[in-house]
Amino acid sequence: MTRPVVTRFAPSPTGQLHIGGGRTALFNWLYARGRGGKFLLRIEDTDRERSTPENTDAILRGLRWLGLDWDGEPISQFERRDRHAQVAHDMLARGTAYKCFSTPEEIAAFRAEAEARGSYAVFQSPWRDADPATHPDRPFAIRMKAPRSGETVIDDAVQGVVTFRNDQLDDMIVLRSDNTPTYMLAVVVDDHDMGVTHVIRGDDHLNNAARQTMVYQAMGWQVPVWAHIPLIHGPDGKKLSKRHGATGVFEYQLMGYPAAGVRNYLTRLGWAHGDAEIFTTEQAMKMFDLSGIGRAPARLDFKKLENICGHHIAMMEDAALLQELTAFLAVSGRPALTKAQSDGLLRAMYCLKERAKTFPELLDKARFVLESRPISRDAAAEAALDTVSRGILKSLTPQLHNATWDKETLETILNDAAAAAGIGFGKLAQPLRAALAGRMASPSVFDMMLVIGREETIARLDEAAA
RNA sequence: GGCCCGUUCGUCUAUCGGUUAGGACAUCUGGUUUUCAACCAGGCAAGAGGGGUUCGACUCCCCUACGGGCUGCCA
Repeated sequence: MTRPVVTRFAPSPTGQLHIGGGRTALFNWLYARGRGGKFLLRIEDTDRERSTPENTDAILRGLRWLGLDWDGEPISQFERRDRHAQVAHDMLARGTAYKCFSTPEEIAAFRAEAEARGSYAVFQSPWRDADPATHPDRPFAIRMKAPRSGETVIDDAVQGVVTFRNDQLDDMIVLRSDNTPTYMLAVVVDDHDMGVTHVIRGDDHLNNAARQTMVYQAMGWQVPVWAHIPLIHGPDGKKLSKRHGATGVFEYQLMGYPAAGVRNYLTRLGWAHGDAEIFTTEQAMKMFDLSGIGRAPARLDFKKLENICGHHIAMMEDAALLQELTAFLAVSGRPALTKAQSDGLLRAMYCLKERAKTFPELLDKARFVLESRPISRDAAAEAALDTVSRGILKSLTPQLHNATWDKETLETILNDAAAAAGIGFGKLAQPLRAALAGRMASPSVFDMMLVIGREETIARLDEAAA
């Protein structure tokens, strides 16, 4: 009963990594990693029409960006089709499946007729108990011989005990007439072969779990622990769609959210552990459990995402921040930093990371250290540099030439200068900020002066005063 | 149509029969301040509706409403 935990994430490569899929992967990853278990990846690429290698790559990139690593190589479901077919034939041999010679046309006709009558009975193949001697010589599908009475019970770690009446479930096809496996069969076989102990997936699969349980039972395999988590909805409470904007993990990366923040936010979306809100991944792994997962769909809230990301940027090590920022620059198609710029950024990081929630915001506040003279100024900065202000700046530089370059001394000098000019410090800080940063939102003027140094400070003041 | 799941402040959620229903984000007010961000203090704000069970229900059961999922030789 205490098997080592094995979880998996099994995306279809029919598009990029969806934010909901990212969260499903995250939950699986947290659960496994928090228990010293394994987290596996399986690409459900049996739909040859819609699956592409590009999509697979995009999904792997998305997972890597989220910081989710997997054990071993990703498994291709398509490549395991022979094994799936073999299991279907095993079921045939065991008598838990049968050959069905009904054609898709016949089945469609049955459904159409049933619908016309206003009834919605499940299709019951006439071949279920047919004498093999009567089998025609034509292609057949293999159907599972599902129990027709009794019930199938799912003991779900999130949804609780869910009971299905067996007479509601039809004999699903496990192997198509072209010998390709259906999803219902493939998942079970793969999960079993991969040793998956806990299936954590979207609750759109809850109904499927009943039929899949039947396959496990038909093969005499141990049924995994199910955990069906609710889907993520858009801010308006509707199912997430393109119309909501950011549906892909990649888009979050492009918007400049730090991965640790997105991970934290996603972990909290639909899962809670008391009042825990801001936590590291290590803490999340320790706290995460299936019982903390909610049963109602959660809505995306960008305000909260931003808030959490702000905390994480502030918590991150300067070097790690620079590294992730550099990666952000690359994927978002922005110019890379020069050596001088990243050095400057590193020196300024202490006063930048406390005031940014996203990388674009951090970059914006970092312009004073990223730019070199002449400093470009926006309209507000230009307005702050009126004649009087220029005069004050000009009178400041001689004192700066001889000052000890530390915060205390600079504070004294600037405060005295403001007093001498008969203005409050705020009035002095404005033109200073305009001169040093070229914009009115920046770190403290003292921090900026310390970071860029005496020479550069004086040069910028001269430039602004001219 | 049938089956299944869900419903606590605007949002994410805590509560696992007894609480002034707690926290976080957002929002509002005041404070601090050198802009931005932040920070401090405080305010507003919730158990979908109706029946039960119980001394007592957000919590257990039933019904209704609303939302979602499944009902494929898609995954």
